[in-house]
Amino acid sequence: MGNTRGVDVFTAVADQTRRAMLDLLTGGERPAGDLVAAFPALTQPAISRHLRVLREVGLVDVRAQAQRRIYTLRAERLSEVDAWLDQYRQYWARHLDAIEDQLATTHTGKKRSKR
Amino acid sequence: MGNTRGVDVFTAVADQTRRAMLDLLTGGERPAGDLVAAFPALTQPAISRHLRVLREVGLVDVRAQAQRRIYTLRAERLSEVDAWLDQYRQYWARHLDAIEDQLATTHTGKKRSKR
DNA sequence: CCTCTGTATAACGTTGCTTTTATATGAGCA
DNA sequence: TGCTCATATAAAAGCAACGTTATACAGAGG
Repeated sequence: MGNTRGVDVFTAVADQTRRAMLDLLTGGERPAGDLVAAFPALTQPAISRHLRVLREVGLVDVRAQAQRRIYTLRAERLSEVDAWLDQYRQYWARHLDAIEDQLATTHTGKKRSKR
Repeated sequence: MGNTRGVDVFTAVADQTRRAMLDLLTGGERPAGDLVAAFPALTQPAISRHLRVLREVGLVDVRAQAQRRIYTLRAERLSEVDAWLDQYRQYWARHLDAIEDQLATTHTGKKRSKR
């Protein structure tokens, strides 16, 4: 499930450029060249390396079309991050509830019903 | 909202040790010493530094109690990651749908209704 | 074949994170 | 006041990540 000797999803997604690349791929599959063009601040090899990381971690798929490499988003891999977040969701929800309670109390003098 | 000169939430959470520390804090607030004890492979200063990162990024709160520093989880900060994931949720959901369709077709010879 | 295009890989330098050892700070207590 | 406990900070070492330049490689087309 994870990966042997490589980056994990969390690390892959920690890089801002890689996040931006994934964001771009939500618009549909793209040849590597498009990605390179989308980041003028970086060189082609730099992008190629980021693509490798994303590939190795399973966040994108590649398919060859002539000399082009078409990259596709594989968002399912992000569900691992989502799963980890799950155990925390209740905590920030609880906190938001507290804030809502606070606001409700302040504005109406009444307390919200529980849960 | 982010942070001036420091790590962002994604980077903070990219480290496995820090994720484990947060996981521990879901069990309730803990003095720094407990965290140190929980990671025998690391030294006290190492944990202290990780705590600093988590503090700076707003994922934990500290409160002094005598010489102890009590750390509390601040999960709300993780909603930033959650928000980013939002734009991808539909994609992996779509993919899961496709798998379900596949299963349904295989098992019943019928196709699921759309959406 | 030869060359051009598109992309990946190699080698290398730099920067920055993580960890360690050593030390400082600060509260409680004899 | 002096000592101990809990934790933070400083300084330095090790190493891995990211970027760059240079080069390899594979497919298309003349």
